[in-house]
Amino acid sequence: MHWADVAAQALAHKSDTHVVSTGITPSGEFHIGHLREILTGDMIARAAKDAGLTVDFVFIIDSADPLRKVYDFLGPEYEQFVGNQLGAIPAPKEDGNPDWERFQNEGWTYANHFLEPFLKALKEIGVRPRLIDNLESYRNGRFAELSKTACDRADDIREAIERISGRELPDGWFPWSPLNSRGGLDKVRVTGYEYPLVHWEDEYGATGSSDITKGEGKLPWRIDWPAKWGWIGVTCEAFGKDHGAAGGSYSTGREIVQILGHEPPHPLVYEWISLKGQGAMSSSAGNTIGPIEALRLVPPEILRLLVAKSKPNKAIEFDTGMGLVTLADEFERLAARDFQQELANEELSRRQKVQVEDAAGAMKMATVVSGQEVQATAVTFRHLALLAQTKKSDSDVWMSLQASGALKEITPQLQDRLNRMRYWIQSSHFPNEMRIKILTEPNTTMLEALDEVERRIMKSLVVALNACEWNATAIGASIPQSAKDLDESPRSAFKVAYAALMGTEKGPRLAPILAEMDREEILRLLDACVQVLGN
RNA sequence: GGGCCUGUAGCUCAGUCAGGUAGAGCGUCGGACUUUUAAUCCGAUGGUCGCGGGUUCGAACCCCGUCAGGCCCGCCA
Repeated sequence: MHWADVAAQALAHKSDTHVVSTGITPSGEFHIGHLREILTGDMIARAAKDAGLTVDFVFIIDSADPLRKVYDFLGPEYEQFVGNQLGAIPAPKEDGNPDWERFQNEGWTYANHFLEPFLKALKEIGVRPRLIDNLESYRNGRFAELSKTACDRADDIREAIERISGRELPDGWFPWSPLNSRGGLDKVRVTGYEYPLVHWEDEYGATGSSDITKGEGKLPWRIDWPAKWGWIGVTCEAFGKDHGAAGGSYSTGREIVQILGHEPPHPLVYEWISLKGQGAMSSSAGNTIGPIEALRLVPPEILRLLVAKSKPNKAIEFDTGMGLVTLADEFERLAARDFQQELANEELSRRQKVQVEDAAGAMKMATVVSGQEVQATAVTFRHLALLAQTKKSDSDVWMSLQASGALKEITPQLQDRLNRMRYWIQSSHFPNEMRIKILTEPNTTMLEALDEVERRIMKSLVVALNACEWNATAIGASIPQSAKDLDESPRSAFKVAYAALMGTEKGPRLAPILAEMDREEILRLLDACVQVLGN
């Protein structure tokens, strides 16, 4: 059974209606790591719906969280906002400094700025959660009741956190962080509590009272999370392994939520996604790839497959080079399979059956529109990469595919894939080993490995190419002819040509590539090859 | 110090919850095709299941220990 179905089954044992929740702090640019958070939730929700449950899938935007520091991508003017809530400060402009104008005129915040492209990507990927803005929820009094309970039972909560996390809370600790005189959550001390007011004084010498029913502050993180479970009624949440450790925020949360009078949600801990060869992704290290950027390279189904095929507790390495080719080709293979038919085979062992079921489950989760069949395009990524490099115009690509019988009609899906492929080829992510390259200097090693016959063909080939017209058809005829002239198989002519021009044993169709190249340069290279052999 | 996750074929992983003859894909090798789309098709190859003990008729799976890698325990998914 697919992991999402296993989770759905666990939920079904508890109740018929569920709220599956996800949440992200919009503190900087989103990356594909964040996609795992939301896709994991989406897949559980989808599986639960398929199992006949009523499911509300929500995405909580943690806009009430404070800006922790002036990140590298922010200008120095952000110093004044450290400690202030992300949904209450201006967004950065191109130069990294605050865009006051949009903030004042449209209320365009820091949180909005980073969230918007992510939401756009989600739409494309087929994830449609109900959005809950956390800061707004505080301001609208959604947290009021639970905040009161938290403040009333401050000692119980304090005890729970200290016991479970094993760390000691400071003396003035209180389960409510009031906003100080400058709108920040730091540099402020609670001096008293009389519902609904929490009295405070800050390091700027100001004092005041924060109304906990109006969002004039927020619950500290370890209480904020269980409080959300409470008022939203969350019954299932997937979260990163950082929250899942013993003594981490889930283990304190599950106890705190009970103090607040609710049940903890069904947890699902997932591993992180790293960028191949660069460790965990982090915005400050700059080794991120955003969902938008990823979508320019591959279609959404393939991105979904990446998350769907790995069990949540497996770390995923996202590789924008060869790994992407493998992943995309795997997608094509899976799409072409008939799982129903495979499962009908009685001879399958239990083990093999599980594998087929998991593959089928992963593909079900990979579709952008739930329930829709994925169609195989019949063209592998690898193949398309070749064609996209050798054919300048799209229609040439389609003609070539139709000529070989691989393709009957050009679907919008294929056109879309070709567009992304062309973008990928231009980008720095495209792997070198996939890049078609004609040598500029002879590859001596390859040439010296040629035998007597092949050396003769080499000379014949040079003569033939010198004589022929410089277009794909003529070149395509000349290469094999150069071998036929010597009563050798056409194949050996290609072997020689690859050795001379690309330094490889085999390769992509040569004629169209050569036709696109400068004739003189190719001829010069071939002459140089003959020179090498002459010695 | 406490805890979590991972370790199975060259690579990526399934199988561990409910113990019953080691599984898939990729790769590699071989063959078919031969004016070749690094294509396609067919076939083969491949593992002391990290290591050591224990329980059992039987252990990749359960228990104990141990090694290695990653991570968490001051709000990075």
